[in-house]
Amino acid sequence: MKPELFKDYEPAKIEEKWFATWEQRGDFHANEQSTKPHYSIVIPPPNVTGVLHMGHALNNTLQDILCRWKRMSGYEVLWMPGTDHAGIATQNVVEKQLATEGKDRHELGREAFVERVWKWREESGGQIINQLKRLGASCDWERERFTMDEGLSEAVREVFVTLYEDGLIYRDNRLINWCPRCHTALSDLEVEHDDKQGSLWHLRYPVKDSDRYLVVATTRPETMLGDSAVAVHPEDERYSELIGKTVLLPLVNREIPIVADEYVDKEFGSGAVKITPAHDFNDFEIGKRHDLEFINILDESGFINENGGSYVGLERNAARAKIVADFTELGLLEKIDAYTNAVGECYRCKTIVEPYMSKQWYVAVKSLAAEAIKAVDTGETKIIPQQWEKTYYEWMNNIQDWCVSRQIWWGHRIPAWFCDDCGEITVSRDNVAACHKCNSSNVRQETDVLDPWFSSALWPFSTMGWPEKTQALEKFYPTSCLVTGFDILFFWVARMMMMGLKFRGEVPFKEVYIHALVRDENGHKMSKSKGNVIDPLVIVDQYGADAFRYTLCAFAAMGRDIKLSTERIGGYRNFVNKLWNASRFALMNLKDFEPAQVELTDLPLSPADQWILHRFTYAMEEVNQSLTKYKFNDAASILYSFTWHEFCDWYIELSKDNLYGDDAEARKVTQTVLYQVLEGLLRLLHPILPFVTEEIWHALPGDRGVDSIMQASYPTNAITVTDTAVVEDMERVMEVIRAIRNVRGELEVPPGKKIKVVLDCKSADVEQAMNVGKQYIHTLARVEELEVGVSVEHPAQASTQVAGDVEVLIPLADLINVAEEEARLGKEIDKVQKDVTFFTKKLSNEKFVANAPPQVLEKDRAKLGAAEEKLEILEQSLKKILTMK
RNA sequence: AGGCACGUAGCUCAGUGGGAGAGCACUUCCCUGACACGGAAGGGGUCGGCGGUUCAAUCCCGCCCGUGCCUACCA
Repeated sequence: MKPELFKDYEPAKIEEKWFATWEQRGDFHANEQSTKPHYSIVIPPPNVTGVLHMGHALNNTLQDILCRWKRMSGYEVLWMPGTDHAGIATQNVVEKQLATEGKDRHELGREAFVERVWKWREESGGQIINQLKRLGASCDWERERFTMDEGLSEAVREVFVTLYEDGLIYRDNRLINWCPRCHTALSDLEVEHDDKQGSLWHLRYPVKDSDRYLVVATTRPETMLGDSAVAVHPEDERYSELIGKTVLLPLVNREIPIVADEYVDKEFGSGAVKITPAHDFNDFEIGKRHDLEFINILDESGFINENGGSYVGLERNAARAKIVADFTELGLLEKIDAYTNAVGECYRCKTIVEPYMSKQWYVAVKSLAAEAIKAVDTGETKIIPQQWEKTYYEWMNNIQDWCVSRQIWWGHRIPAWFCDDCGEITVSRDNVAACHKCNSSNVRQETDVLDPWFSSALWPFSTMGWPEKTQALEKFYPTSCLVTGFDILFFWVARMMMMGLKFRGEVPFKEVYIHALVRDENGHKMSKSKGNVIDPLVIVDQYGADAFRYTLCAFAAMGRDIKLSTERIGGYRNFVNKLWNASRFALMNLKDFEPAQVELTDLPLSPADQWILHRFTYAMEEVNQSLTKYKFNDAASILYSFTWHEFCDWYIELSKDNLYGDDAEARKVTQTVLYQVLEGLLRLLHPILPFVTEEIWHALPGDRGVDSIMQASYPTNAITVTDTAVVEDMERVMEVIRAIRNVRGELEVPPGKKIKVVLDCKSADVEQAMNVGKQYIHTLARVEELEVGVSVEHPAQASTQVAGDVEVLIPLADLINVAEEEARLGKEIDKVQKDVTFFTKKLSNEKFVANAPPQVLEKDRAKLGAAEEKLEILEQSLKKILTMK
């Protein structure tokens, strides 16, 4: 029973139905025992706390297009879905929940809290998965993974222990980025720098045993409590005699040395710098060089600790205000300048981070990075577009050791046990009950968890069952492609490369396609806090998933920014509707048609049939090529213009005479071509428009042997061979039709009015072509009387247009306005005159004639000839017209 | 500060070493039996500025102006 297509395309009616069918039937399931070549993609796992935004929509639409295309192209496709546990973000969500109950996580205790997080995840986590399904994402949903799953956690532990055993994981006490709100260390990448309007305070530090002051400039006056030196440049003669002396640190009355260090810029401020080794990355280095004291003045929440003397207990901003006030009172504040500098913020909560001394776990990444660099160098992994390789190298070459420990509760707990007796650390795959050194049972596990990116780095193989040796790994690793935005090139792509190479000995993916980011009108990322988001699900409701997908596909090529306009989405909604209605037209005319296994070559194909088949072949080749090169926008635009401007605007119109006519055989042939082209077109469009193509495909007559269009093959061969000469003649006929329409339009001949047309052909061949296409001209140009010949007699008074080798004459008797014809000709002559001038000039340039390749010359000469001829005809015509006035 | 992009029709953006493209918007005409979410015909751009390479530059190179992003230890 074939479904009928209702009159207007209404996406909501079919999208839900088809997705449910596909999923229930297991159409997306990847079979690891398949003998087909594999194509695999792992999804960039969205945060389990996340809701679908434009970035996800774009990212996953592109992946889905690739997967559906490859699936139809004969590959066994695995698109591996899942979510990321997103340590801080998830912990924050549950902490907020607790807060509404008037509790905090410390009351619950770690175990209960983690349990609570799991409960949250069961109940409301991962809603983004269902949102992805609304877009039509053809992931193998049966395989959905979560980074905290048992298997993935085992992978994390295996990797951590191996890296530790290989000496690539170590602990160290150094300055890290600390979020005083999240109470955890952050990696360098997790700190966002944002220019902030601030002040530069100039403070006077009295030099001991002198009446001199040393003026130091700082953006963070509160850190002076932890100063342990003042530094000047060794060659700064202003201060040379002070080097080695001391200053008396105001407010705390600590005597600190004046040291010389090349780091100091003589030109900046006063040329003297306060040194706070425990609270500034540069000062930390200077402190080490000069063996200074490291005085930590803050606690984990950013309050002044007991080292801050009378300022103890003050929050860092309050401490700043008080210290500035106190300096002012003492007459030690020289001045305050307005100053802009980049302040580091926590990427999760936007709190200003503190450089903070603490003991953390690090991965030594240099050797891992070297392999990852090599893999891109040798082309084992290709980054597309290639310009991103530079960025990748840049970062990889300057990579710093990766701080992987986080002081939160939600995440993979580090498998290290401290011995309270001998102080030894035991790192182990299995839980530890006794110290491996002294065998004491007095051991306790590290409380820190790992950076979620640590588990994400394993995603391409951990999701396939590693460290077990699974068939999935065997079949689908390395993955074929990774599709992602450039914003996580460092966070994720680079780290997956390192881990994949280290633990699988093979790159995790053969190609990385980096797409644009969806930004707001100011070029910033869309974010809820800015209120500039467009909700993809609202778009899907309004325009349908297919139209939305088409829009994203067409936008995919745009450099780095995508500005979504709903107008444009509306345009593609219209496109889907156009396809829908063209299909309705076809179905109306295929009611008595049963597709049989006919070879089109056996049928008497009309010129229009050959033409559309030829154009189909072209579009098909272009689309396949575009997708191979990740040129999604090209694929979208080729299919758009083929569907609308060739299939609908021309072929359907050209087919009507046969479909409505009395010639049963001609009708049958046209039906066959109409059916085959539409059916092939639906397959070509399916990766971008999965829903509507499936619906129409099922409404088509006949049985195509598979349950879904997604199991049909993607067109890679011409439907049939076409005769180039016939196609070219058809295009000539179309040009003549356009010429007649042009005159009709410009002279405002009413569309309903039938006219007489004379075609004066340059040669018998052209005449033959016109005679073959006569009927098309009659119908599409609304011509009643058509005279065709070589050197035929011209009507006494006629409007003249030139279409290639055909002079198109329309007797003015039938028309109205001589003045309008004069104007039209004038306009046309101007255009052609420009061409003539252009090519005459070009071809009279001796250097051009001497140097240009012969083909170019030949082409230009032909163009000049044609233009001159056309000009001549039009001018003669104009002369005649003028005599009539 | 360095790096990477971008600046093309009113708007959003494709594109190429050989006479400038799309969608939307705009103008004129049409509710012709798939579609007014439609049809037909039009108008509109010294391809940011200035130089250079070339027979030929919107495209390659240099400089400048403007915009954006990323990285960076100027307190």
